[in-house]
Amino acid sequence: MDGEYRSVREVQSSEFDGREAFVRGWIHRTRSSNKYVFIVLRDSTGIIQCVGSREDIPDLFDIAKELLVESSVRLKGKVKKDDRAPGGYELHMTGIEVVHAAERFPITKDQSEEFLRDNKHLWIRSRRMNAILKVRSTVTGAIHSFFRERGYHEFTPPIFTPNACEGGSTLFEVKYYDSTIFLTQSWQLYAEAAIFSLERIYDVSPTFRAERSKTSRHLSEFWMAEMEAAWIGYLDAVRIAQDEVKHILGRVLNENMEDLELLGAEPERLRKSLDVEWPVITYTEALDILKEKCNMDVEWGKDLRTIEEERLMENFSTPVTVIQYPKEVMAFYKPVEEGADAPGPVAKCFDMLAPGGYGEIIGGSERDMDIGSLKAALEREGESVENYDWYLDLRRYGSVQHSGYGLGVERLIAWICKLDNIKDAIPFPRTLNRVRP
RNA sequence: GCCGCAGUAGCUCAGUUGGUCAGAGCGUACGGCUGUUAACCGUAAGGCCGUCGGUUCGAAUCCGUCCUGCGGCGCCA
Repeated sequence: MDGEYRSVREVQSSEFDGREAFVRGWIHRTRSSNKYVFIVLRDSTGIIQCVGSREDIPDLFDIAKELLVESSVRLKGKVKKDDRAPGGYELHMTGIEVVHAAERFPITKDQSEEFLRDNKHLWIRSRRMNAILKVRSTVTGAIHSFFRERGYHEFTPPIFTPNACEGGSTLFEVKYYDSTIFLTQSWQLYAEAAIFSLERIYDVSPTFRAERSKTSRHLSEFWMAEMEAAWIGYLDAVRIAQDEVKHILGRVLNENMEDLELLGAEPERLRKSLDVEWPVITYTEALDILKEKCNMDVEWGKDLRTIEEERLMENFSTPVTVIQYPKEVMAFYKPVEEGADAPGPVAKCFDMLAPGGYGEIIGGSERDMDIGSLKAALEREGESVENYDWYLDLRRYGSVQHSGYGLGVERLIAWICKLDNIKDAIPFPRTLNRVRP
């Protein structure tokens, strides 16, 4: 069929009312009677109802009636405003070209999450997944624009790595020629090397963790958006992190309102959070809040557990940054904050927690500059210092104050889209029990 | 690593104390219906009741094993 094809979004507007239009896409729904056939056509931009009557298109009527869901078609017709049509406009078909007649599509209504995930290669066509993936694209695009506008350079770390970073037990082993190495858990060690060249860097890249976590907040393969910068302390990094997340929210609210509405994501909740200051509290203050408002007694020095984070966040409607966790429970590279008002030594570190039970979306810290205390911390954790020889070199040649953090892209998307499960925030989730499709 | 839940038609699920319990809806095929909103009405096809074993005259149902998936904790983003 000859003609200039328009997106469904374009055609769903007063601009095309009364005019002929060509559209192409996939059949989303069909309904028919003896006299009328209704085809709801889907393309990447939306859906439009297309109608034909036996009287008007006798040659095409039976063809239209036989089409199964997800068949690909090109359609020609006249656009007419009609309140009965979803979206307000419908196409009165005058031409139908069947590009490919689909077999019976396995996904219908009333699907279990398990079945949908088994068929994610097909479920990805759904309006819901379409909306989530559009938000995801905006989120990663916004991360790039945020840092680039501020003079950061994108820096790409290796994915194969010989080193652990966050503890050896959660690494995926990979056969590498005649030896065994690991998939990266964090770009951090390499980022710390790179800031001596580029000073301010960021990335968005995949991360692999073999944690045996079977929760709605964990993936074995997820994407982290990280930053690392020289000459800044961890409180500077907190400010940047808050600005980054606000920047992302702003972009999504700007570009994905329809998607958020379709997902039932209550975008107003996000917009409100942009107008207010986001709290920064210390770990010690968090314990006070838990004790006073949640009736939870946490012993100082214990890391906050999931239930405690959830209960703490019930007191807030915006993300909250918790700083200065006990040094004891933190990774070796996080330095001590001297002179903090706390019962024990605390680290120059922070976590940003999202409201609504979405958990930690960002973790970050200042990095220890001193080779002596780094070595001591590694030994305390039972690591072999030799494995970190090149990392320790970074403290031998012009060591400077620097800080960085990592943002969990899927957790942020889950919060923005109000998803029940993080597995829907990534196109093809990898978990403890799923690597297909 | 610990604790829990679930596997019956392509899909979502019923199935009582073990004894017409092989069932419904959706989807599909065929037919009907003058505008439907994942319409409606009729007919039909479609099942090793996850696996292996046990108890029993008799097992979808009770017991055990294994497999698969899901969720919670811990840990993390």
